[in-house]
Amino acid sequence: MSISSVKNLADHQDKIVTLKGWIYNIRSSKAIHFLEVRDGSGLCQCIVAADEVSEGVFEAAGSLKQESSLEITGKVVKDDRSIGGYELHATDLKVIQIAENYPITPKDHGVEFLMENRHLWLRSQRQWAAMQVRNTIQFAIHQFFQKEGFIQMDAPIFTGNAAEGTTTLFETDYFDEKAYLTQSGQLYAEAMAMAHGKVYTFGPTFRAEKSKTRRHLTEFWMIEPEMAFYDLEMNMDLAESMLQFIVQTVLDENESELEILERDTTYLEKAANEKFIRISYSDAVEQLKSKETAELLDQMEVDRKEELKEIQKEEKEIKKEHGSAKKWRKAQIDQRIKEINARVDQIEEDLRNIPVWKESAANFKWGNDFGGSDETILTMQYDTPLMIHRYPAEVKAFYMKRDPENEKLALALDVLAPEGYGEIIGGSEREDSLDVLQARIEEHDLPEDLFNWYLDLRKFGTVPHSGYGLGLERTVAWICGLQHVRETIPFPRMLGRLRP
RNA sequence: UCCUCGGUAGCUCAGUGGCAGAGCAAUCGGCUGUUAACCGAUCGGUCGUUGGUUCGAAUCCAACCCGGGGAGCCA
Repeated sequence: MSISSVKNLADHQDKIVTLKGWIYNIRSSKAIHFLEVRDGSGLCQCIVAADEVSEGVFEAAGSLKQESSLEITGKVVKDDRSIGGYELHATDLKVIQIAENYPITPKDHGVEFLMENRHLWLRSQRQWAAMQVRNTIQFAIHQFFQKEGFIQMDAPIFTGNAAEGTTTLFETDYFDEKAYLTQSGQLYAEAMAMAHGKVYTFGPTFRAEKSKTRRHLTEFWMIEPEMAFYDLEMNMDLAESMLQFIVQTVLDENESELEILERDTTYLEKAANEKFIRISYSDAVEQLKSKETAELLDQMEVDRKEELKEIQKEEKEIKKEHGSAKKWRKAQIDQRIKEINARVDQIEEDLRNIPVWKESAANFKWGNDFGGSDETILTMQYDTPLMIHRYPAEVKAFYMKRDPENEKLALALDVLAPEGYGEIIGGSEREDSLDVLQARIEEHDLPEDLFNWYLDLRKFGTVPHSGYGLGLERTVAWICGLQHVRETIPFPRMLGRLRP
């Protein structure tokens, strides 16, 4: 007999093993209990049959409730009826604790309730799978950069200046001096790149913006590589091969987790294997204003209206059926009506939005930054991540190098994930000339004395260099196919959410 | 800050001016292979808060509180 984990059950077929874990769900008949046991590595159905265990053990099994903790011993049996293909035929069972009534039942719950119970919600299958994938992504990022000869550096979290851009930062008291929580480690990474050549940060980032969307957190994790002697093209190549490595690693290592998440991997396969689309900002603007885009949106509107009609018709029909339906069918109908209502809400929002999107795209002015809808429209037209480069300098940060072929452009780069997941990478080639950088700092009304150390990097052996920032949570959301970044981090910090 | 949708049992929801409802969970009973098991019973309510209209308010009106989605900003 040995202690085993659910993940390794296949290696112990027909052997007696002991699992330690928690009850995920339990179903009972008179002489047989089905225990779904989770042990942190996976889920396993355990069979406790009255004629195979002592009376005491059988009764103990019947007393178990959701999330009760236990040790269970039995024979590993291959059975296709069970989740994972293996089940445990119990011979013995030790209850560690009978859990109190567990709030997260096997039925549906609302977001607010689940967020209030985030500390427990993390035990649920989908949340468990998302955290497993997050871990794979984190480790893959380290593997990628380490094999490419980068060293990891840690940038400070307290910073003395609120400068750089327009974003609102969290202010704290630093021994009677104002300090801000970092919004980026980039400037520090540039300094380290001049010492080590290729570096990357992997740390928390804070933004005090009052953004209430599925893409925003106030505290999130960002990976920022910074490389000496890299131009914009090399920067884009690096971003592409990094993302492909991450996606391929998840596809290789998290097949079962992606299945739990019901993730369609078609686009992930494409992202891992096909070259990313690269277009310039100016071409993207042309595309937004094109006839094709207008037609695409018109078609989308027609499709949504058609779908709305169909599901409303379905709702009418099943509501008619409801009166005379049997109990189980009634439950089925109620469930379907709930789904239809949610979809109707979504379609109605789309129908409100599409005309706005259409107008915003058609009347887009060269020089503006893309809004969320513009990004969505652009990514809708491709299957792989989309790299947009050379943005108008005016909408980008002061440290970005201008395009030598067009002063109005910054050598910037954004990567938009497919399927509407939006911007996951923002980066650029950095301005490496002391004079130009000083002028930019003045233009942006930034306090030069705070940037003296940064300007030193351009005085002592300045070189062309580039880098970017990858948003971890948005990447996890995209790869897992999650609707909201709050499910990509164990304890999300967002507007109105500080606990648990 | 603005736009928009919502708040009814522990949970998910129905109820649009006239007795407060269903499913799940919990408790008890039944059922030998269940997959969100099933069947029967029991338990369960400050209808977000305050004020107003009305013979009568979960339902209508106003203000406020809380939450979802979006805009701006961005990873």
